[in-house]
Amino acid sequence: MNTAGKPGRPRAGAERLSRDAILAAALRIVDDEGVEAMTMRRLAGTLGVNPMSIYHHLPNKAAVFAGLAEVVFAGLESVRPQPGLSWQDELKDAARAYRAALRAHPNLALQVLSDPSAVSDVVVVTVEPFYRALDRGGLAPRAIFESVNTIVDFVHGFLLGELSVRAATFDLAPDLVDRVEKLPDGQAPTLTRVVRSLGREGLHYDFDSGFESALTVLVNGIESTVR
Amino acid sequence: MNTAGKPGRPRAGAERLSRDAILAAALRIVDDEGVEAMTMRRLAGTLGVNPMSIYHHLPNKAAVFAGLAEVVFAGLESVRPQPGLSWQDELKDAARAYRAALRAHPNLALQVLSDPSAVSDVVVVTVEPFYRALDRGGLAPRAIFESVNTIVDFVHGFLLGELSVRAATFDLAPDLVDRVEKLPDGQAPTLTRVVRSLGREGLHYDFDSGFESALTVLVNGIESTVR
DNA sequence: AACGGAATCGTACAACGTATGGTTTCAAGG
DNA sequence: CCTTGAAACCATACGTTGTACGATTCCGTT
Repeated sequence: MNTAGKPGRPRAGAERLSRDAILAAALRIVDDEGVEAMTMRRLAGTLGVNPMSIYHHLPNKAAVFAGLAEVVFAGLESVRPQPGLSWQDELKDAARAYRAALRAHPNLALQVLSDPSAVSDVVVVTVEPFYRALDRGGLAPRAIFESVNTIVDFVHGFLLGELSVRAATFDLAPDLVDRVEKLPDGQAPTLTRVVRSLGREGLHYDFDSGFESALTVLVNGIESTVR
Repeated sequence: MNTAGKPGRPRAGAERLSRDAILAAALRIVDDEGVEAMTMRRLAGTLGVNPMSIYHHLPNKAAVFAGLAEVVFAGLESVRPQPGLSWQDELKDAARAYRAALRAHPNLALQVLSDPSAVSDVVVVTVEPFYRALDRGGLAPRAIFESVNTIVDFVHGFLLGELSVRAATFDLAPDLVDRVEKLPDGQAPTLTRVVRSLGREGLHYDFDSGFESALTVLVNGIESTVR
């Protein structure tokens, strides 16, 4: 029927909607205000468009996030291994680049990590640098496969903690101290003793150095399985 | 005003609502049908109660999930370290118990991992076994702290992959092979070569053995930082 | 010039979390 | 026993969400 005004197709010629334009706007919303702010109505609003118009370019909201997932990993494609590095350092660099790529869009990364079903086929190439480094290290195929799983899983878990804490804007160290002090006596004796011996300053935690020391542990562990 | 029937308080004496009963019902819904099925209306429905009645026992939906988070970790409290184990094996056991506790409620675990803000103060005690094992290993407090972070982060990442894959019901190995074969030539040469050399059978992946081999890598890595 | 498909919009629906405020029951005090 | 106030429960309602449906208009092709 269409009793009211003129619905039709107002955005004449010049500026039509496109999948890329939609994803760009969606990414901006997610980066600026978080995933829960990214509603179809809000997205359409920033595009100056009716909510339903989006569905002509993307089938549903999940597809929007799936499209964004590609963007997160896109930054990894251009990374090339530094020449002259040991395979161990090349492996560490791969992990650093992987972490950096996901940290570029923290809100989105958290979403992607929590719901990997959105990850498209293209994304598997992001593990190539890991395979390359370990292949240079002379590991057997099976060992390469498992080592990559181990280190990638670690990075995922690390990012989960890192990004959640950032999102919640609370600091790890004082938080941990306070929580431990609140515990009933004898609940966690070793934890209590270790945390106390470190003190509030000694516990000061830096995600960057935490990541580095974990990398060292992992690479040493992988090395030890070769020998 | 209350124009319609008799609202009041029908559930006479015998069976009143309680926080525990609500959480038990919520856990069943999450376990059976996933987190997105756990709506306040659905929860009230299974309890034979008006949705708003729940709010008398729990302030909001987030509090329901926070309450459930405690349940996930509750299974860990009773775990006692086996006597006669090396500190390395004790550490592995701690990781195994941690993984097992979260796997007991996969849907809920995925939710908790993705949104750790729901985790209450009580949960910090769950890392005590890790601290205990590493303390026995003679590590310095700072090294204990960082090693625990490393191993716990790994387990989180591992669970993320394990539980998401299970939720999506697709098998890792054939999926990976197919994805790799679909890649444009030269996109990921090492990955392609390694995956091909393993073949579809050699790639058969078992989460249990994958977890074990990762644990070996991690423990070896931690050991190597001590020496 | 006419036509057909693609893009857009207006409206509408079911489901969600929960604020508000009414009604009933129970436990305790007189 | 009766009264009373708090606690538990319910009905209604509001705003917001994703998106199905159908009508409308534009544009490239014939």
